[in-house]
Amino acid sequence: MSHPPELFDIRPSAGPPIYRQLIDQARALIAGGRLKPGDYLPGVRRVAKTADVNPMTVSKAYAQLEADGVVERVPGQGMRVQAPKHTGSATQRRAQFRDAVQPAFHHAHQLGLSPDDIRRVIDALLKDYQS
Amino acid sequence: MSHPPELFDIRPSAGPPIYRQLIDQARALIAGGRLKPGDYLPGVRRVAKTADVNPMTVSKAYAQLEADGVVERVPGQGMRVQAPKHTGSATQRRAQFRDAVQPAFHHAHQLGLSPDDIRRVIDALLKDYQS
DNA sequence: ACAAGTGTATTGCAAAACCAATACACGTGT
DNA sequence: ACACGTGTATTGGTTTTGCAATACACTTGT
Repeated sequence: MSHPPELFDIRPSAGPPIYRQLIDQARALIAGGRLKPGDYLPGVRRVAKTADVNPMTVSKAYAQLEADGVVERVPGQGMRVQAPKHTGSATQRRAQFRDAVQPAFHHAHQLGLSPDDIRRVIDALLKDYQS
Repeated sequence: MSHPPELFDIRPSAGPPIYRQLIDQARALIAGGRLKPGDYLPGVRRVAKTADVNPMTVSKAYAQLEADGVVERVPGQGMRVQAPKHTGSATQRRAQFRDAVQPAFHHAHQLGLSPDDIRRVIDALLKDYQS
């Protein structure tokens, strides 16, 4: 009987608050393909037990993920990973992405990075990008 | 006598805390070239007066900017904008930039953008990128 | 020396963030 | 009906954050 390795690795008061660690790790697991649409997040009590935190804390994190459209609440079942929404036109979605990267470019400017430097980093990231 | 238009536009308790608005706006002004290295930030009391906040709140923001190496304290004069430090190796600075863009890529994934979509946005941003 | 200009250490306090204990509502399966 | 599985509303308390009032140290110019 091999328990699946615990999905979450929570370190209470190691910098980010617990609920934020849960949210970030869940998003990372989904983005990384470790959790696919249709899969379920581990139940709140299970996470609470293994990570030694309060079920409510986990619930709050799950509720936030639901509000963000990352996950869907299925009564009596649990929290199911949503398929990406793809809402809005392609142009709108690109605009949304542009707004998300913009600050990083300011940062790059401060760092004195050249356009080529930027391209190099972007290309490296795109290599690991599973669409 | 034309007062220069107030640099900061502060909205107390409109989302981000005051000190964070100050920090972000100062960085944006510098990144945008509105403030150049050698220029001085407006004095703490001046900002406090026009933005109707406490001088200490401004000072805290300024102290943070100094700790980040964005600005330099000149005794008796004020806070002078630093020339970009370009500290660390090129590799380290690229790594720093990578960490800054990483979240945006997660976002892109959620949006269902293709690598080509991403490239398109990046290329557009690079066009306006003055190094 | 003095006045006027910098930024700031200290302290106190109010608000918000964070989390946990309890009790609960609801759905599923027997 | 009952037992067991979901997630959650409510409440209360502890900790952290955000901000301001005061008093202070220091530099410049007269």
